[in-house]
Amino acid sequence: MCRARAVFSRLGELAGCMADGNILIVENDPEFRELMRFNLAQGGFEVVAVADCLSARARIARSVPDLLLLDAAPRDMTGLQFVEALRRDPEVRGLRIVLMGRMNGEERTVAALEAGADDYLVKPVPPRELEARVRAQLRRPPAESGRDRIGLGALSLDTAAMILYVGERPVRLGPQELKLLEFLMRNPGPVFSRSQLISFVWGPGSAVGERTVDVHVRRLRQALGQFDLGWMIETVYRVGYRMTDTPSSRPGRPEIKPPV
Amino acid sequence: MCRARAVFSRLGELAGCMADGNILIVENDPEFRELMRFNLAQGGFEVVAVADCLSARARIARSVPDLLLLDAAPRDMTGLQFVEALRRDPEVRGLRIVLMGRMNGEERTVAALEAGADDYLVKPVPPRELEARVRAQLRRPPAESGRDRIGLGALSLDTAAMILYVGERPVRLGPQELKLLEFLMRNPGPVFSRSQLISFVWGPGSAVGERTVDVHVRRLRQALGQFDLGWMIETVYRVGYRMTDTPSSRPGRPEIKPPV
DNA sequence: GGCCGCAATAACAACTTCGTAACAACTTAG
DNA sequence: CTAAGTTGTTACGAAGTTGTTATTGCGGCC
Repeated sequence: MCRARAVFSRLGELAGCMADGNILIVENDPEFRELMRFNLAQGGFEVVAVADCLSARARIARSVPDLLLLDAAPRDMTGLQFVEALRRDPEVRGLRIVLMGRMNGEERTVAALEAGADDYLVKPVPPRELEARVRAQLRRPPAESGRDRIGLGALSLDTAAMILYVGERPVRLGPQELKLLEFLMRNPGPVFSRSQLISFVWGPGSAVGERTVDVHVRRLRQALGQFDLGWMIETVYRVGYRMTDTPSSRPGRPEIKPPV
Repeated sequence: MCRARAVFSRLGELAGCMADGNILIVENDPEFRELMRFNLAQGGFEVVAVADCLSARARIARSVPDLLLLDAAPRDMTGLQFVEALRRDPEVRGLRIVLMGRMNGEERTVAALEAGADDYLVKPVPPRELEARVRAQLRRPPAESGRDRIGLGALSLDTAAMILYVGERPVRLGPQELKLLEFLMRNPGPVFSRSQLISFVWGPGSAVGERTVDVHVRRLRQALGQFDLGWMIETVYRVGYRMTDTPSSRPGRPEIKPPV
């Protein structure tokens, strides 16, 4: 499914039903607003433009865009406050936010980034640079607490309530195990080394031993094993672990043949 | 332990056992390099600084940092080429890269971002802004591990997941066998001698016997033979092995089937 | 057809890596 | 303040992988 999307996005917008990404623009000035909307739409994005943060909030509540392009000084609320409010809301915490301001200077930039914005641009932004920066943001996964519920196979993880459901049955897990499971469920497929998992789950630069991952994986498998789902976390010898929703056969070479 | 952690992080880096993240700086100018290294280390990061891309490449091969801070015009290679090279390598494709250049202007920025950089800054960068931008990058998960699949005939190798798909069936293989198969699938057609295969797959200067290749080829054929695909690795008498996606026209070729 | 040499196969041993259990330290709840 | 729960570490046994070697089978050449 993700692959199909990638193919489509490479082809550019196709019949308007598939775009490189959904962008919500918040810009007070009607002229700028229309200019940016047009340029980005031309670049293959699906763009919606509104004039103020309240309209943006309403629209986000209805459907979360892939990226929010926000004027730093819109009419009704200062952009920074809006960013902070969005970052507090677990529902949209993962949203990519690019702030734009008329003021240059270190102070503004630092304030914007520390408020939680992913990038800060000084207006006027050249159209091509704007598009390039938007694409750079969209290359990265939003992740990190996007939706409240992530599903994989029979598993359904409610990140807000910190509860894992297997079918309809709730399963209680420790916070750390939940974080590990959340990461794995958000990134099913690829293999992650122990150091990668430590970096992503425990935080970069964390000083925990690599065997700790083994133990937590065991605890997860133990919890999942109650429902015969322990196979969903696979061990890749000498590399690490991976999450999967389809069991893989292991036609290895442990065959026993009687001697001649 | 956790109390120790809190103390360490409050004190900043101490004995390098706990940091906000690992940063690798590539900067030609020794003065700038030391300045940035000091400022970021002061900010709680674990920083390593080198002068050129080759040193950086060697260090990344040893351990992948959380973020790469790259001078756009280092001595031995242009920064853009280095970024493109890193983005092509599936091993480090997810690495966060921030480019820095002395030149301002839309062209440079667009080129940097399109090459695959996550951000482009114009030097001199105020220390606080640099730290804020680095933190903004590190807030996002790197992920997006290169999920490229190499296809050949009915075979499809997911290098990120380290899984071979035969049709839709996932098949698990050992790391070494996977490396051999990956090399063969990437270079279908030509014949490779055993010493060549050892050099490419095991690494140059590896001291493994030539018969070892035979054994691994057998193990691959055995795994493929489950699906009657053992013929895809052909033996060329007195020369070596070659991969093919079309059955050989040579008569009298026996099918390899695994026991049981 | 017979000989020489190479490749295929099987079995093996050594090594590394992983799973498991017990334990200690810390945090949180009551 | 006590007790329960969670988390990270360590040690040991189990499992898997990998390279080598010995034996068998096949191919090519005279």
